[in-house]
Amino acid sequence: MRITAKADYAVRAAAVLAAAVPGVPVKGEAIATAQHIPLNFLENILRELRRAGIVRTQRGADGGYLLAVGPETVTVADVIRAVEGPLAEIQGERPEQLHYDGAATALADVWIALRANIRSILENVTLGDIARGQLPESVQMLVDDPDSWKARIR
Amino acid sequence: MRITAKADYAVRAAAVLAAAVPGVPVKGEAIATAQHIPLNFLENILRELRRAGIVRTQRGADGGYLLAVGPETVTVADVIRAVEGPLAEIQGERPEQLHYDGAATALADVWIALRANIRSILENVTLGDIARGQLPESVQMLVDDPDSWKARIR
DNA sequence: ATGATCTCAACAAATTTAGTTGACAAAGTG
DNA sequence: CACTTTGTCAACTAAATTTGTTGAGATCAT
Ligand code: FES
Ligand code: FES
Repeated sequence: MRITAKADYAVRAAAVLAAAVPGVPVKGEAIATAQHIPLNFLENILRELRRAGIVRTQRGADGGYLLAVGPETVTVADVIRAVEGPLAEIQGERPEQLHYDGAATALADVWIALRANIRSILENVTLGDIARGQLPESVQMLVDDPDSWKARIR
Repeated sequence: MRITAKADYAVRAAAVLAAAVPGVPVKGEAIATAQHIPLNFLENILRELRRAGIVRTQRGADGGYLLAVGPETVTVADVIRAVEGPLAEIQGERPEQLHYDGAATALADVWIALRANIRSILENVTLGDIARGQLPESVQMLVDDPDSWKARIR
């Protein structure tokens, strides 16, 4: 259950673009220094975001990277899925297509619920939210009181 | 964001022990064949669970593995943390101790909320729940309606 | 044309994952 | 006691993934 450097870099770079003045390209090097990301690695990542339709690019002098769409329409989940695969995998497979037997049968449902809860965060936060520094209320509540779930219902 | 084979195996093995008749050791080979886990790898894992105090062992003929504590007192999170480190890491660090700048400042809170939501599943499901095949109501609701979060509150 | 910038394929070091091997220790059985 | 069964442990390894780097080229504005 770890977020890789690549995914973290991707979201940070996308947040920089979301915060930039619209229509003006941001240079790769500007993003790299602002977020302390190795430039070459960052360019690999930005190219993948471009292929996914999240970023668009402008070559030549005064070139750089821009968001291809509105900051409020791109979620963190979109960015992560563009550079890694699906959000939540078990042994490299999607939760649905693994099969559990005997005492572990119910484990499949645990992984499905886990993925649903991961998505409830990552698909609910947009690049605009991060750039503005204001997260959705349902997410901010979890930050303010991370132990709220401790009331166990059965 | 992936669950490794090791973590998956660990929970499955622990679920088998939770389902076994209390006080009677289960042989490593029995767990391995029941859950299709390579025996040697499984033994590595069970030894880590023993060091974590989740499992206890009995050597010799009629030996095997037993839960060291009640199935209802061990959560999936406990098992995963015993064989991997912390539940949620960003670039190998805990969400608190990473520093974000500029447009990405709010990203730290996103990771914190993400971890809180991961814990709300994994710390709420016990080995007993899995062995009995009955998950807590709050978890089961997510399985039945994985898209319930789609109502976005801001 | 020229210099700045993105594009892409290929390479590679470090780390993690997913095991395997083999010698050994303890517990029971005859 | 000898012997078999079973867990213990350290060391080793192969493959995949992560985290980059290198260098040659394509494209754009001026
Ligand atoms: S075939 Fe289902 S776990 Fe073995
Ligand atoms: S289907 Fe394969 S072990 Fe059950």
